[in-house]
Amino acid sequence: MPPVAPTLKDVALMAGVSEITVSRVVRNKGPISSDTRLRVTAAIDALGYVPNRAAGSLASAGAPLIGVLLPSLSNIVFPEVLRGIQAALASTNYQSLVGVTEYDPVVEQHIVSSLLAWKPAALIMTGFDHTDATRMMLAKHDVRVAELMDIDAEPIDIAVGLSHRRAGYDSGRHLIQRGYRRFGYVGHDWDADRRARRRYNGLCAALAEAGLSLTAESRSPHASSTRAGKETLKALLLDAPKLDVVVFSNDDMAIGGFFHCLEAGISVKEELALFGFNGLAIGQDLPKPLSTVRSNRFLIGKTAVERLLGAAETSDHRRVIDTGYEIVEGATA
Amino acid sequence: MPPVAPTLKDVALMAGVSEITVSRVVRNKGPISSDTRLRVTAAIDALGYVPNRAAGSLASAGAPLIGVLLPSLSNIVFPEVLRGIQAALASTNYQSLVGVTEYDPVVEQHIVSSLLAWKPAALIMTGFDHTDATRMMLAKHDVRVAELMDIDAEPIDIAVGLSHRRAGYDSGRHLIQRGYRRFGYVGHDWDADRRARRRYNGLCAALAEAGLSLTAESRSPHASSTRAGKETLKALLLDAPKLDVVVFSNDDMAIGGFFHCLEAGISVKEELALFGFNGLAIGQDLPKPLSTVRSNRFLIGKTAVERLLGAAETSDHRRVIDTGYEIVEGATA
DNA sequence: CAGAATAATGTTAGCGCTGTCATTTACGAT
DNA sequence: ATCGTAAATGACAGCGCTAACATTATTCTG
Repeated sequence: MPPVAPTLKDVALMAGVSEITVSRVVRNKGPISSDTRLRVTAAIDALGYVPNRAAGSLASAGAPLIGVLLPSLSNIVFPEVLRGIQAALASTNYQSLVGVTEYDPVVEQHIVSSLLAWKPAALIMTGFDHTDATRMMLAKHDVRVAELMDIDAEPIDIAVGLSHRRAGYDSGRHLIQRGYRRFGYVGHDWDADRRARRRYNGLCAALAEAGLSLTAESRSPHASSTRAGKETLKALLLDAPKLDVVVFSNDDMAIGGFFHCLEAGISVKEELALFGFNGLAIGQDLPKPLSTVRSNRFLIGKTAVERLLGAAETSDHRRVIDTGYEIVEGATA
Repeated sequence: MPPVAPTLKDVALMAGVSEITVSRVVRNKGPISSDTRLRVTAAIDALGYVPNRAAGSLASAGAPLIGVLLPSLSNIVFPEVLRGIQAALASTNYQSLVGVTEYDPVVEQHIVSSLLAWKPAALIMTGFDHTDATRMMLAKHDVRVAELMDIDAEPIDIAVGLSHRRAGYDSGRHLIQRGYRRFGYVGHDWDADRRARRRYNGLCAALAEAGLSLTAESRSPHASSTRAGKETLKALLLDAPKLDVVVFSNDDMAIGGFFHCLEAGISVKEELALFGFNGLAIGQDLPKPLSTVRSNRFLIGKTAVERLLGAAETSDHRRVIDTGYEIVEGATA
């Protein structure tokens, strides 16, 4: 059997109706008598007809696609956002075209350009850091745009996420309130991850407000990882004065820090408190649940899709959607 | 400015050539004088022309797309495979359409059907577990298919991965050789994750061969997670006779087991050895690096794409590509 | 410099579908 | 019966691009 896919015409012929009628049945659009609908669906099943979406998009100018640009897949955070996106997409007939930018705005620009070639209904991006060319393309092509994770700047279209500055600030307030005074900071490459820097700034602001400042800090030049957290904390403690608490740029780093303490025989919280960011599941399964801030990654992805696709339905037309965060008390700070 | 995207015609008009010539320049196909090429590219830049891929696919029957079906995004393993896929795709002009099956063959079937509507060049799926309807669709539409992770069955087209049965078997042999005799097993839901079961079977075969058998085993009904590993090991140790070593269904579970030992004051390896599967980065950063088997997830994804797209180039036409695995000695077994 | 090859460009005809605007049919209300 | 309205269906053009086949310049060969 030469695999030649049946088209609308074949179905129409078999059902004894016109092509447009089949098209209407398929798309569930316009009035169709239950009799014809039955005959058409029977023909569709018999032939194993699958509509050609390229043709459909061409004819109707716009594809049931959402372009998704993620900065990285190495960290579980972005797959979780993607999971939220997929979950929301599952009940629609939209599909996701996924690209990975590796935190590089120029790579992002190339991906945006090739995604736009499909005339997607919307693009989901991360952060506010785009090249001018990217912004221009986005303006020209009439496409919805969601910028995820962060809400600390003015979005192109909509932003869904949390204020990292405030999260950092609140982390600081929280720890100060709990009596910590001698703060250390362990971070990772923040040229790539701008949000980590925003949290850092918020933290410093909270400290300053209380007449405090970081006693010691160290930043790994690499991406965040357990390894980097472990080694950077080790380095920090080598030549640092005594600290009460170390704030990490995220949970991965903090978990690494926790492991270092285990190895070095440092009693976590009693001797040195640890604080992370993200609220990853694994952090809560450590022998002492990690004290951290829960960012709602799944919710961010899910909300973005709902906002992008359901715009008309809701009366809520905010351009900035705050998915919030919660401080997770844990047992490490 | 009403955002009306320029088409081939606009570019052709501006450059003073025919549409097909512009098309040839864009696709870098056929002979073009350097003079026209220059004029055309200038016009393209000036107009900000972006080719409409829906039209292209329609005209040429087939889109530069790869459909990717992943069972889950909750576990870092599949994002890592996706990372490999994206890495290989980056140097091509193919893009990935991603869907998540949640380990359900019926969901998979729906996704396959909607992916095929785009006439992708290839589909990347996980495992060999598909509905009859899925197999039929795949046979009808002439599309390359890669089944990833596992090579323990006959693929539809090509399979890329490792023998989980052998990996389980070798784990058993390895541990027996190191003197372990009283084996425990801690697993997760293997109705969904068939590969975990294959490893289990391999392990049992190795034990049987040595005249041994599992002394105790316990399986969580849930998906694998640190939490599940922790709790299931705890449960296992409650009513089990004394064990030398516990083999976990994967690293997530094993790391949970490690945490349980920390909490319960069980000295890992001296009192109870632990063994995982996957070789996740975080496992190697534990205070004692986890003894495990490294599956090469990134390589699997990357290889699959290379094989699917580069078929003609290489003389290597194996249908089953073994990306292998390595036992990671670690310090927990 | 004829004749053949090759390079460079163009013409034509769709790909499979949907938007738009008819047209036909069914069914009450008058 | 007669009209009006709504329900159901259809004809046709065209979305933007490319395969396949011309056609026209250019270069090479002996």
